[in-house]
Order: sequence, then C-alpha cells, then structure tokens
Amino acid sequence: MISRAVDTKTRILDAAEKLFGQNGFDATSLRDITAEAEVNLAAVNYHFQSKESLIDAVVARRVEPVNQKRLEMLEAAGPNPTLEQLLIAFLQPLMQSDLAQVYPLMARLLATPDAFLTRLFKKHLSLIIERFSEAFSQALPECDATQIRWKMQFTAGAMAHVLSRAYAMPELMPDVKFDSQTVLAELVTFAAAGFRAKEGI
Amino acid sequence: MISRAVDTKTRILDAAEKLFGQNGFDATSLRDITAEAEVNLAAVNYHFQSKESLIDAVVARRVEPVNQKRLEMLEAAGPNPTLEQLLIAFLQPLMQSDLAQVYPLMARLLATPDAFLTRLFKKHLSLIIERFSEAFSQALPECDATQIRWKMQFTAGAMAHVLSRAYAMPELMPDVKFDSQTVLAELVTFAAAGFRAKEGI
DNA sequence: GTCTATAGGTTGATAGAC
DNA sequence: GTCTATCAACCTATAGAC
Repeated sequence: MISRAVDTKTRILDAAEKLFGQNGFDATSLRDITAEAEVNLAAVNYHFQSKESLIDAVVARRVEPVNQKRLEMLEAAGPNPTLEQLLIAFLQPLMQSDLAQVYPLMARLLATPDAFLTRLFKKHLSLIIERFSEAFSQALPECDATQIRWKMQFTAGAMAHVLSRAYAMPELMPDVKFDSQTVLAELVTFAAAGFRAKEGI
Repeated sequence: MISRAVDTKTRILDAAEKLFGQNGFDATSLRDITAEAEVNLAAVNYHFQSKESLIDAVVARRVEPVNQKRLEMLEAAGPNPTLEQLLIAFLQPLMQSDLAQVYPLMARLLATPDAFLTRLFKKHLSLIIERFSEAFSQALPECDATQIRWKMQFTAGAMAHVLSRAYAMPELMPDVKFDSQTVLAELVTFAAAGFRAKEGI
C-alpha cells in the first residue's frame, strides 16, 4: 500500500513504480495505478501529460541517482582501477539492498526491447556505457573494443536477469536465500573472470 | 510477411511468433496477429481457444525442439563432459543462426517475469535446468549447489540479453556486426571462466 | 473451416464543474 | 488541484450463417 503522508504526484510515482515492475508497462493501466495510489484517475493526466511521460518520470527518478553514484565510484577508484573496482562501481549502486523494491522496474527497463523503452534506456544510459567501456578498455589493454562491449552486455544481462527474478528466486531456487550482498559478490567474481578470459574455444 | 503457402493454423503461429517477439505479449492484440497472418479474426479462437493458449502453442513449437537438442548434446558429450561442452550443449541449440527469427520471442519468455509466463517457463525448462545443474555440479565438484545455480542464472541472463538485443545490436553497438557463431564463442569463453572462478572479493 | 456481426468490457485521454 | 462524467477507440471472445 502506498503511504498517504505524501503528495499526489509522489503517490502516483510510487504506485506506478510498484505496478510497472510487478506486471509490466503494457499490462498496467492508469486505472490500476490510481487505484493503488488512492487518487483520482484524472490526476495522472494533470500531473503527467500521458502514460509515456509517466513511465519516463518513474524511470528517471530511480536511474539518475544510481548513475550519479556510478560515476562517483568510478572517479573514486582513481586513475588505474582494478577490474573488480570497475564492476563494483557499475553493479553496486543498482544492486544495493535498499533499492530492492526497484529491482523489478529496472529489470523491465533492461529487458524490454520495445522502441519507446529502448529510447528511454539509451537516453539514461549512453553516458554510463561510454564511460565504463573506456575504463574497461584501459584496464584490459589486450582486449579489443568489440570484445569489451560483448563482455559488458553479458554482465548487464546477468545483472538484469538476477534483478528480474529477485522476488521469484525463492520459488525458482527453493533452498537459495536471496541476499543482494552475496549475489553481488558472486556476480563480480563471475564477471571479472569472464572479462579476463581469452578466446580459445 | 507471412507466407500464404501454409495452412491457417501455421500462419497464425508464424505471425504471432513474429509480433510477440517484436512488441511483447501484452502489446500484441489478436487483431494484429490476424492482420499480419491475413486470416480472419475468429480463426484464432477456432484453432486455439484463447490468447493464453496461443502463447503456449507459439512457445512450445520452438522450445521443445531446442530442449531435445540440448539433451541429445548433453548425452553425446559422454559421462565426463568438459565445462565448455556443457555450455555449448546448453547455449548452442538456441543460439543457432537458423533460429535468429525466434530470438526476440525467446528473449521475451526469458525476461518477462509475469505469473503466466513464469508458469510457462517452468513447464518447459524445469527438466533442462535440473539435468544441467547436475552436470555442472559433477564437472565442478568443489562448487556447491547454490553457487552452481547462481552461475547458471548469470549465464542464462547473459544469453537472454544478447538474444533480446540481437536485432537492436547494430543500433546499440554501431561498429559491431552481430554474428551468432562469434557471440556464442565469446559467451562460452566468458561463462566458462565465470564458472571456474573461486570466491575472493 | 471460414466468415460477419456483435456482445461486453477495458483502455487512454479530456471537458468542465467545483 | 481534484473531482465526475464521458468519448472514441480498442480489446477478447462468441454466436450463428454459410
């Protein structure tokens, strides 16, 4: 349930974030959102102009702080960061446990290749991808730019999959407790080894 | 365009496969499908009972042969397969280039955690997951079952992400040509190293 | 098996009172 | 800013003629 101690605009954002993550963007109607937020239907079109603008606002509210933290951690790692430092700077700001409620939304954004969402994705992430691919290339000078991009895609896909299944995990993996700290460590270990691996199949 | 040289039922499956992959399950209406297939709207409910049954049929037609090939390759690898052999047996049947038209559909299935699709996913993949997790555990005896499951999740996520972006890749990675043979090799190398990596972060 | 026609319900968005 | 009421468009599914 969405807290009533905040203004209408925030309640709409909170409800939309929850339902978009849970059921997807297409399957969530504006009526579902206003019912969850306990606000009037017309309030959505008053505060946001359209459903697409609402999606943009919902995503931007969560992505921008994550990206800022990523760039801060990238900078804090100094001029010659290790591969592990780079992976943590990229993954940790999103996989923090206090963002667990946002995992499903982020997973939808990462894994839904619709035209509008792809545009949104590029708008919010092209700078991050650029900066980190430079850093990865510098950390692995023997690896060409194409290979770096594939390895980043693999890592992002692994992360997206974990985020999308975070809540379903107990069902899919009954004896495995989901703990974001542990999974982050597992993923960093996995991806770091993958980045360092040379061709030879 | 869907070929007219096949029967109505197949034309519906072909059109649905294309549009579900392109625009998602929710965003694709039965009208979209019958228009693309050039058949009458009522034919969908005649040949399939409902939209959910249609989705099931569309998925089953492609997943079952892939799973059969996976089990064949697993068996053909003998009693003591290498990690690389296991990864190829899991990944190659789906990432074959002659299945490129099916990539978007498979990516949607893998990356959409809706209740109905999760049920579909489990129905078609639980046997595969069981068999391969046993085989991975046997190939990496020093790795406990939980870690094996995470590493499989990471690998599946990397694969799903590549499949979902296969057609968008030229746009997201302008100077990288998508070639399923090359990407398969890159992914096997990446994942094999990730599987062998020990904790130590 | 294939068609038309339509029932019955939902959707995003807006007009206009307060 | 918030509400009610409503529009026009869309949806899945089915009944019934051929």
